[in-house]
Amino acid sequence: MNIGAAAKQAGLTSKTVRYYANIGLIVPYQNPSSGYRDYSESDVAKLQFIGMARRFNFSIQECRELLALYEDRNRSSHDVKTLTMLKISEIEGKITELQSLKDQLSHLAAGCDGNDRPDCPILDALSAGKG
Amino acid sequence: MNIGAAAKQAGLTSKTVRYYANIGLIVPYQNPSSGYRDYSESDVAKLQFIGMARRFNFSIQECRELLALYEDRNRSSHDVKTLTMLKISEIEGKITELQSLKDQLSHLAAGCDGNDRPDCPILDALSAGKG
DNA sequence: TATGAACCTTCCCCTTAAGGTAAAGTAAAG
DNA sequence: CTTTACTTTACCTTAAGGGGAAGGTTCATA
Repeated sequence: MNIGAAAKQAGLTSKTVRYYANIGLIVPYQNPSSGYRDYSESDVAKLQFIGMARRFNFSIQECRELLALYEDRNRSSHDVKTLTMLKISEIEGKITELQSLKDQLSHLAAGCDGNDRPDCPILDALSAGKG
Repeated sequence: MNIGAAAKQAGLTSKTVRYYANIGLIVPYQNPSSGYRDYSESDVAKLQFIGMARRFNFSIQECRELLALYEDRNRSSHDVKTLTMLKISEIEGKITELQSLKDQLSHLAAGCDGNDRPDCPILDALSAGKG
């Protein structure tokens, strides 16, 4: 099927799917006479797989690894779980960092009256390093 | 002072500080004969301000706004607080999203034995859309 | 057969916020 | 005068595509 239909089935844009072909992630058969890419059912399944993994915050490089495992009949579930646990702790790290940021900003905002006067603890805090 | 010293005082790299000059964020006096940038104490204070704001996840564009407020003697603290509250809710949104991602991945990982066999609920879930 | 819509192709620039590197100029010390 | 450290501009790279131009293909219809 053409790229548009394949993209639609996978919930991606044609642009994205073409990008995946260009970087060698999912390279379909390309009709030599028309130049049109021709996606098989298997290709579309992989596109859906990648789309889901991307939604789970896996990077393209990680998607490459997952795809290799997905295609490997001799894979062990251990490899997949390792990658997933790594991703989980990475996400945890980001959450912690954002939580800390939020707490600090909330603290600053709480001390700010938010009125018409120029006194502002937020700006004061941001410029705390000032001589 | 030269860019290296200014960057060091602000806890930034020369590259970053030069970048800020190029995009018109903090443009120091530039000696016409040597071409060297010359940062004043005030410039360094602003660099520190920006550095802190960046660490608080404010974008360059937002830093521009904050800097304008910082330099405005007639500002109201209301404007700053509004920007900060916006940033807080933005961060909250990201936290919620990441939390959901983490929960889903954790759920998948919990169902995976992580052994030497190829059965893998994680991959099964990722390819759930497959015909 | 012609034509028009809808689709496809490659190619190139744009995004964020810098990092890396090269070639060349400047300043300060010995 | 030379060495060393610092600076300058300029160009390429990043992640993951988005936007759009210029042109080719396919299919339906008049």
